[in-house]
Amino acid sequence: MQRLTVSTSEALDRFISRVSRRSPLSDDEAAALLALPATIQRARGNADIVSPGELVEQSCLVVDGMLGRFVQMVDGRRQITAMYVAGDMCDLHSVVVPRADGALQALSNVVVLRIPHDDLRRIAKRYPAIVEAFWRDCVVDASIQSVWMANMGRLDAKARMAHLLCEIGTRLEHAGVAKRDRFAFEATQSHLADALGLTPVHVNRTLQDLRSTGFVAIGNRRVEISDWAALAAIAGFDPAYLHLDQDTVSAATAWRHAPASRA
Amino acid sequence: MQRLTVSTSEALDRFISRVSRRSPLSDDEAAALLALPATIQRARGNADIVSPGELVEQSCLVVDGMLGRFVQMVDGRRQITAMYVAGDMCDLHSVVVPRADGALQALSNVVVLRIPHDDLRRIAKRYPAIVEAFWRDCVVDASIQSVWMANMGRLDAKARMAHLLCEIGTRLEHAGVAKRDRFAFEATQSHLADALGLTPVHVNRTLQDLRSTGFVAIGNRRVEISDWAALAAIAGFDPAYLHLDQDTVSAATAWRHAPASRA
DNA sequence: CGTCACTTTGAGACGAGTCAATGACCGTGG
DNA sequence: CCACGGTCATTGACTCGTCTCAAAGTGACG
Repeated sequence: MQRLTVSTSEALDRFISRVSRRSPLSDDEAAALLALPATIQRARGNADIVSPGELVEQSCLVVDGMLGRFVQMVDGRRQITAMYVAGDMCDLHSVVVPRADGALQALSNVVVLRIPHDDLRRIAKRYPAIVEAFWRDCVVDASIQSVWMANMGRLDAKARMAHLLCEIGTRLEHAGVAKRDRFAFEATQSHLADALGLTPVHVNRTLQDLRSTGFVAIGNRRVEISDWAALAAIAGFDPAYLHLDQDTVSAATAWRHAPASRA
Repeated sequence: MQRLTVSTSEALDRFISRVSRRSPLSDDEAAALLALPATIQRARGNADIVSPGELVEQSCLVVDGMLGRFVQMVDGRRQITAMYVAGDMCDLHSVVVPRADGALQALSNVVVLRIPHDDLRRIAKRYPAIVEAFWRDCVVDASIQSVWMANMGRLDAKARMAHLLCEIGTRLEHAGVAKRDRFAFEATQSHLADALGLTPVHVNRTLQDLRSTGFVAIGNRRVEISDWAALAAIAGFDPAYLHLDQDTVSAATAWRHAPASRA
């Protein structure tokens, strides 16, 4: 599944095409992004890419695999507050707030591109459309966080799990690396537990529950969703909050919908 | 409690002084912010300032009172994903993502200043330090959201409540409108429930539990914290994530701590 | 002085956590 | 080639935090 040869420009290309769908860029601006210097880094699952409290000096573009941002309590319990897939620039926010609040950790074997803040700041300064794009990217990240928070507060385990699967699928498809209903998923059940605010044991039972509906097969490091509509209904999934394209969301549909199963 | 006469420049002043503590601004830049046109708006508790799905065209600076950002499910359940106090510019993110994901609602009687996006964009374009300050403000908001998410996922009701009280107190003191252990708090128990992912009934019981410790007196639209250290210990509160000042946080203390009560 | 919003109380139900053990898989080294 | 250790998935029995439903109490305001 993992590419063995990765060109820097190929990875940047994916980022640029994703970003430019919500923040239009001129040829000059795209070229400036493409010319960014970057160093490739590989890491195994559970390796720290950024350690908590660290003073970060480069941002991190995901080429392959999945990463998570962790907030950790001293008793060892932790919460994943964001997940990043190929094409995502995690840590873009560290350009303006370099002190990391939490860890950035690989959830699978990953390939990332590290891009110095200095270079990002340089092109941000030269091209106003690029700062705006970066700023917007951070705001959309926050929008995703809001939805995660609402789900944790107001949905049960099954709906939260279904929602996460729908979101990851949608984001992977948008990034052009998989179909939304059929993708590699290497994170463990413990990772899912940390992302959903559950225990690994309960994640396991929740997955069995979902499998038994027949809507989704998950296991063997893959997810296969056989009935997307049904899964989305359980989750109350409405992709508007991902802001995948430039404000295509009409006022009427910008609401999130509660799961149909809780009538 | 509520001021009857509010000058626009006085409110902007508070915003500028708060922002400039984490994003240093030149005199020119501060002057540009101070010269922003704004219209005063008053609203009663539970009034929508921004409706979900709306296309927002102005941002909103809190002069007095408290506001919340809501994500709502169609079955009526809702989650507060952010709370804003005096000096906060809520909706700054709407400058780059104008379609509102959720509602912005008054949690008490409020006075806000509405500032057109066009004007914010104009000065953001002219002064790079200002875009950076705005971007940073949004990133800090997201940092706060991360901590809320971690708390919802990994702390029990009592610790979550204690944490929220510590956070609001700290932010109010930083904004210069109250002391952190003694402040007006007009939000209802239902609002607290929506913010913490609980039911109003359980919020009530949790407050009784906290009151019985003697560390905090809450009621009558006021909060009085008699033992800050004890409350902070219950919450595992470490204000580093608020990024109140320009990176004063050392790597060693950037971790959040788990509540001492759960040893 | 009644209405309305908010707070408080009680009893019972249920979702999720805890603890503990077993099972499946996989890479590694003897 | 197989025994080993490690990580991850699964299961069972029991506990506990929080929800639900319902009702009553409090206080502000017209």
